[in-house]
Amino acid sequence: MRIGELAERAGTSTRTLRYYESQGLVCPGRSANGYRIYDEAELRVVHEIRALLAVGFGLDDIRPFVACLRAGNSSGDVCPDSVAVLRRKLAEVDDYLDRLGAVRHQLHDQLARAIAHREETCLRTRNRAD
Amino acid sequence: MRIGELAERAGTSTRTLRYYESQGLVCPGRSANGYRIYDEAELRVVHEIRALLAVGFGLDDIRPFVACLRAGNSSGDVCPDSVAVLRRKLAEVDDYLDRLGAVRHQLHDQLARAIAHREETCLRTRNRAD
DNA sequence: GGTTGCCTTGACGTCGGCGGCAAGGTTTAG
DNA sequence: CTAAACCTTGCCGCCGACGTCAAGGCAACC
Repeated sequence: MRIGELAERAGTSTRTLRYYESQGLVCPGRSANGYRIYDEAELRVVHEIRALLAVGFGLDDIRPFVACLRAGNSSGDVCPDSVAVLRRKLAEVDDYLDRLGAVRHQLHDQLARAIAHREETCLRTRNRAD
Repeated sequence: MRIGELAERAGTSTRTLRYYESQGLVCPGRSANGYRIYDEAELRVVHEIRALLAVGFGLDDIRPFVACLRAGNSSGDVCPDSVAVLRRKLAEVDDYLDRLGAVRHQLHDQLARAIAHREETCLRTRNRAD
């Protein structure tokens, strides 16, 4: 299969596939005229990449998962390196959730105070008008 | 006060202050030799900018808060435009928290399955070794 | 007058995951 | 014969909040 077909079947663009190749994530063969040739397994790989990207992984983090798939595993998750990345990412997400929760709290308070202040000012203005 | 002093007192860099100016967030006067001259109020403004940036606001979102401070309010939060931004940002954060929670859930499951799979494989391997 | 330390504008670099365009080669269909 | 539809490499653009020179002007002190 050539790059256009893979791109369509993977729901992405040829530009993206070439970019992944430049990053060492996919390594297609070449036909006589220089066209990239992908086998079916690469479709799986690209799907894995896309799924992990969607979760917020960077391409660097994804590399172990691809290697794991290439090693013949049914899932890219099961190799030690992948598990390590999963653990780290989970910790990062937990950390980010904490900080984002704090931010939410602060924004909530800030908004509440601003509204309270506005109502108070509004009342004073009305009283002056009386 | 010149730019170096303001930068130090605000805990940032001169480059940053010049950037804020290019974005219309601070507007210092000029002395005869062309040096930027800031008054004390600008320190307050820069602190406001930094605080909001730290919470995850973009410079565009911050503009109303600065305008509110400039209008003579004791807080940058109390003007209608600022409140609108606060509301929007709070909604954005809530949304992001939801999605990040879902991601956390998925990562957690993915990790659990990967570990379970590894233990199972390990058992099978041991059994074969028996 | 030389050095040091401020200040000025301007322009390019950073990070990541691509989009988009240019200039060309290949293959197929009409 | 030519147009269409693929493919190739290569390079610039994007976003945002700056960092980092570069080249030069101004002020103060010894």
